[in-house]
Amino acid sequence: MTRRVADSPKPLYQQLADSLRAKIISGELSPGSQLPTEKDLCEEFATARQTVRHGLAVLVNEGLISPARPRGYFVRRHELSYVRPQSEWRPQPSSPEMDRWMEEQTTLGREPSQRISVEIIQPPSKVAERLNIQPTSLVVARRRVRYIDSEPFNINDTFYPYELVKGSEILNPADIARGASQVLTELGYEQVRATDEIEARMPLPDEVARLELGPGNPVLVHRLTGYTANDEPVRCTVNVLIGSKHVVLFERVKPGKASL
Amino acid sequence: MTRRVADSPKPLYQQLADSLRAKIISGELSPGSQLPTEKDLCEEFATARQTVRHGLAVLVNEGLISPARPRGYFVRRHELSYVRPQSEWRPQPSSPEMDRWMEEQTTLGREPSQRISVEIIQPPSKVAERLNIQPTSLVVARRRVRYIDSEPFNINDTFYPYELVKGSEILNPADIARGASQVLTELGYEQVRATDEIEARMPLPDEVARLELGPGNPVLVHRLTGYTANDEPVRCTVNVLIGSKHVVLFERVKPGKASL
DNA sequence: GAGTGGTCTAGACCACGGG
DNA sequence: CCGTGGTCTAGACCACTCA
Repeated sequence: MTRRVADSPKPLYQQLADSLRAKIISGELSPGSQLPTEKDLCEEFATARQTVRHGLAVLVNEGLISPARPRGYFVRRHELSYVRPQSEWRPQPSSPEMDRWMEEQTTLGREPSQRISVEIIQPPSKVAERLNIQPTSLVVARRRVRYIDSEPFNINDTFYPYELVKGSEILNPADIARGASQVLTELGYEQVRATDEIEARMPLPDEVARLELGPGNPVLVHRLTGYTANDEPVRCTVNVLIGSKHVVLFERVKPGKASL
Repeated sequence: MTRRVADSPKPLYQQLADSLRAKIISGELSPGSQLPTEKDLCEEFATARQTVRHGLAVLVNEGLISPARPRGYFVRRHELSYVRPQSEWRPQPSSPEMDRWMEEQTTLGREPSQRISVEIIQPPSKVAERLNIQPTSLVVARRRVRYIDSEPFNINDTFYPYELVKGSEILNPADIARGASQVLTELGYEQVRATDEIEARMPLPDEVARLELGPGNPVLVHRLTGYTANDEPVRCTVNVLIGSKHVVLFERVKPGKASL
């Protein structure tokens, strides 16, 4: 009946979102706690259910709350893990069965697991650019989804030019105990330099499915390209991380000050 | 009247979102092109306007489209810039009036500008942790919002322990011609090492305002902490980048292979 | 069964920008 | 002015889970 926002500076659904958001940020509504039900909010704001839902949807898409049907809405928890890309050039794992990442996670008391598959395909255009090859030539794609405590953690796809690695262990869809870098070195393509590109975006539908993401969950895309001493690209890794679960960490030393 | 999704595997609004998303990803609807109006979609999918709006809202929050009232919905364009954090340790700008970032942008043919303000405050908790100081002690916050061609580009806030920089040029809310690093060195706190932390999340309300963001726009947060040779933290920079406009770039060389 | 959120309708009025 | 999307209502039925 009434309403008409005319005299009010902001739409009602935004006022509702602002009000709840403020309580979340201030900590009045702490992570894991339950919000009032839609019905309660209808009464509190004297409005229709759709309007309340609109306001709640704003917060869902901001990643602040998430609905757990049919129990209600809850303030989201954000537990961050650190990822250290330079681990590429750190010591090899002690157990040959386990790759570097899995060992690291086990050390932290978590239960890591992964699923690996290998395909020979034409590369995605961005990968072709970085490997400096034609999009019609072939690459070996080693794809894995990594899990921690049975929850999807990241997607890690590495692409190698097929000509470089054909016939090698890289084609085998299992852990490479001594590390893929070692295999590349043995093939005569030692990786001595790498570039890292990092961007943030909303996930594509296939990423939503593979990482079991809901709304309000951006992904962090970390693209790593490795080069030989001749500046020849030998691999390109595309790492899709769940934004709310990862921080990527780098360490840098001022040139000429390497010896701390 | 009819409806009832019972016989259909997915809700109608999702079918609509899926259908349009597929056209966008395949390129049938190219960046910048206009989508059918809500009314058209109501007819095409034989449904009510709210349902169509629900489906469109999904795509808006995925960052794929954006409404330009009252002209209609358009497929979003994504133009990426690169940011190179190690520029910290690269040559100083040729013009003393211009800082490194502005020079870089000018070289690229863009029109950079920035607004700088300086405050003396108690640090945010994450900054206090990284500077290894009490949250109640004071820091100097140099805040800037950078613009390119009058559009907000990023937020760049640097925090220095007040005790370290009091009385210095750092307190002056203007460009520091020779660079803040140089000033720190002159004060006896040469930064020789840095850690970079990068994460992706949805923006907070103040970031939405300062960067003029709409829905479906995650931000990339780049937190840089600089240390002296004694491992004493001397500054912490928090860089908030618009996800859809930035790629962060690093370069790494295998230890012992530094001389390419 | 009761209560939660999820989907959907068929209307309504508003604000805004371009012809 | 007209057409666009933006806000809002007052209903309805569904699916799911927990007591």
